[in-house]
Amino acid sequence: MKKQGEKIDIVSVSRLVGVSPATVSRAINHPDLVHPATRKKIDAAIRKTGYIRNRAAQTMHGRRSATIGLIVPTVDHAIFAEVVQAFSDAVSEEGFTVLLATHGYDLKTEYNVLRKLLEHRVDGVALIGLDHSADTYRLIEQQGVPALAIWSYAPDSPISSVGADNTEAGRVAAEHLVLLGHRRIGIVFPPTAENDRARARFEGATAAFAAVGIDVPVEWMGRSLYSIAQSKSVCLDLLRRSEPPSALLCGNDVIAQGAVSAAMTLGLNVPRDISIIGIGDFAGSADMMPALTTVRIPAGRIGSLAGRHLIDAIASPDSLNVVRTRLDVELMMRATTAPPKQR
Amino acid sequence: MKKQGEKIDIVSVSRLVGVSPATVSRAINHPDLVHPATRKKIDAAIRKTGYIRNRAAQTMHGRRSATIGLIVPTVDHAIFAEVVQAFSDAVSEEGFTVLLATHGYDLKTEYNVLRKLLEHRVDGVALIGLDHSADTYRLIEQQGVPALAIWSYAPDSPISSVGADNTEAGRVAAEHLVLLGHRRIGIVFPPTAENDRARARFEGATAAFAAVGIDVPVEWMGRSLYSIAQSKSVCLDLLRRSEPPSALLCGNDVIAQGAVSAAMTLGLNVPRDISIIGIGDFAGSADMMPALTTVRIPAGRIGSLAGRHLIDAIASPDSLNVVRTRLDVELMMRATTAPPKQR
DNA sequence: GAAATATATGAAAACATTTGCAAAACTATT
DNA sequence: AATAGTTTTGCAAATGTTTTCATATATTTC
Repeated sequence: MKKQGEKIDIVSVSRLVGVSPATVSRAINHPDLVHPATRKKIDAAIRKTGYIRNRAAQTMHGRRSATIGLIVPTVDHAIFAEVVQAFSDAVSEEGFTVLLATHGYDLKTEYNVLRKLLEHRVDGVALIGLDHSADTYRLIEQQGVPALAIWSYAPDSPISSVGADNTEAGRVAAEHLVLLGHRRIGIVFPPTAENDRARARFEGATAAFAAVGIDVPVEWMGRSLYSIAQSKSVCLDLLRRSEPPSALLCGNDVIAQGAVSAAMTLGLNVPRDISIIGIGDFAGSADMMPALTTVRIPAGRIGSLAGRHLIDAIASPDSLNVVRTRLDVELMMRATTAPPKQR
Repeated sequence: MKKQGEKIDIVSVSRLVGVSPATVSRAINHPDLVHPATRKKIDAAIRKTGYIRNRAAQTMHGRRSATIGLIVPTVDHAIFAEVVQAFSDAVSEEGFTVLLATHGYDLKTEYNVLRKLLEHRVDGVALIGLDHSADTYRLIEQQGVPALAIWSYAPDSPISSVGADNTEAGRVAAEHLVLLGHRRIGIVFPPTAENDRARARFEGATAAFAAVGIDVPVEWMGRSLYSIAQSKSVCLDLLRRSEPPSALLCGNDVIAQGAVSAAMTLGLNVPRDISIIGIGDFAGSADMMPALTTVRIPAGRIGSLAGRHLIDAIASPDSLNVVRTRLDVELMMRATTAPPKQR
C-alpha cells in the first residue's frame, strides 16, 4: 500500500539538497550555525520527503534521549491523574516525552520498571513518594540518573523531592475534627506498609489526637484500598456498631467518598449525625453532594514544579545536591464536617 | 559521589568474561544459542557490573524500540484513566513501554505529539477515537507505523479500532428515558466538533428521540466540558427555567455528576423530580449517592484488548488490513432515573 | 578413529546520527 | 590588492548494539 523502499534518513535529505549530512544535522539542532539560504533549502527538503529524525541514533551518540521516566503506582484512580497530567505538560513544554510506567503499589515491580526505563536511557526519572526498595535507590545512585520524588516532602529524603508534608496533612485533618469538638473518632486508611504518604498522614493524625488525649480504639480503625466500593463496605461495618464514632478521618478523598456513601446508605445525615474528612482534594470532591471537607494537597502545582525541577537537574548534571521543596497543605472546610450532636 | 569514569557497555562486560561482545549480545537476546556455562559467567558479569543494555543502540540497529505511543486528550479526568491503565498493563506484559502524550483535545497538538513519538521510533501508536486531522492520518500512512484507534467503533474507520459503538450508547440512554415515559428531555453535551465519540452519542440520542416524535428544544440543550463544576453551573441554569425538563441525558458520567449536584442544590429529588442518565460508567459512578444510572462503556476491556491487538499488528507487519472490534455497551439501571412525576 | 553433523563463538559490517577539526568561502580592514 | 578575521561547510570518527557468515570445537555415527 505504500512504497516501503524509500527510507528517508538524514543522508538522503542531504543528497537531495546537495549538502553534507553534517549540515543537515546542524540545520536541525543548531540552526544558527548554518547559512539562512541553506537552511531554507534543507527545511524544504525535509518537508518534502517527510523526514523524521531518529532520536535513537541521537541518543546513541551520547546526546539526550529527550525522554523522562515517570513511575506511578497506578493511573487508574483520580489520585495521581492531576499530578501526572501537570508533570507531563511541564516536561513536554521543554521538548521531553514521558515514558510512563505503573507498578500497582508493588515495590519489586517498581524496581523492574525502573530498569526498563533506564534501558531506554531516560534523561531523568520521577517516582511517587519516598518508600522504595533498597535496590531501587541503589540503581538510581549507581546509574547517576537525575531522580526526583514527587508527592512527599521529608526533610531528610535521600533524593530530591517536591511534595507536601503528609504528616502535617494528617495533623491538620485531625485538628479540624478536634476543634469542632469531636472526641469519638474513627479512622480509615489504606495499608501503610510500603506507602510513606499514607503512613505519614496516619502518624500525623494519631499524634494530633494523642496530644489532646484522644485515643482511637482499634475497632474504629478501618483498612481500605483506594476504592470507593471497598471503603464503603468497610465504613458500613464500622458505622453499624452499637456505639459508632461521631467523626471519620479518611486517608484520602476516595476513601472519604466511600465513607459518605456508607453513612447515607445507613440513613445518617452528613454532617449532622457524622462528620467525615478526607485528604487530597481530588477533582470532584468540591462538587459532590454534600461537598467534601478535606485537606488540599496541591497536585497540579506539585506536578508542574516537579517537572521543572527535574529538567533543571538534567540541564546541570554537575550539581548533584539534593533539593527538597515543600508545598503547603490547606484545610478546605466544606459540608461534610460539623460539631458533634449533643447526646 | 560515584565513579562516572567507568561506563559499562556490552564490550566491557564481554572483556570481563573473556568473550566477544557478540556472545554477550546473544546471551541476552537468544540465551539458547550460548553454552550454559558461558551464559552463567556472562550473567554474573552483568550482575556484577550493573550493566543495563542500551535500547537506543538496539533500536538503531533496526530492531524494535520496544515502545508504544499512546496519545490521549487528557489523563486528568476519570474518563481515560481506566483505559490508559489497562492498555499500559497489556503492553507492559509483552515487554513494551508506553510513551504517553496528551493533547488537550486539540488536533493540531495531536499531530505534533505524534511526530514526537515517531521520532522515538515507537513500534506502534494508539489514539483515542477517530477524529484526527488529515495530517495525522497522512503521517501514519506514510510512516507505515501500526496504528489503532481506541474507544470508538465505526464500521468504516480508516484504521483499525477497538471500541464501543457510541451511537448505540446514545440511543440506549435515550430509549431508557423514553421507556420510562419521559417526553420533556434536556441534553447536556461537550463540544462535538473534534470529538467523534461525543458526536456519535449525540446523534444516537437525538435520532432515538426523533423516532418517537420527541424534539429537544434548543433551550434544553446544554454545553459543558468534562468538568463537574462547569456541568453543574450549566445544569443549574437549565433547571432554573420556568418549565424545566423531566429528564436529562448527559454526554458522559462527569457531566451527569454535575447535573445531579445541580439538581440537589435546587432542592430537587433525584430521581423523583428529575431523572438523570450518564454515559461511560466511570469508577465511582456506581457508588455515588444516588447511584448513577448510565450506559456502560467497558473501558478496561477496551484498553487491554487494544493493547493486545496493537501488539499483534506489530508482530505481523505484513497483514496491513484494518480490523475493527466492537464491544457492547450496557445499560446500568441504578438510582438516578425513574418515571416522570404526574403533573 | 575418521567422517559427518551439530553446537558455540568470533570478526566485522551495519544502523543513523553528531561533532571536533580543518578547509574553504566570504567580509572587513588596511 | 593583500591580509586578517569570520562564517559556513565537509570529512571522518565515534556512539552501542545486533546479525550474517565463517570458523572452531564438540558430539555422534559408522
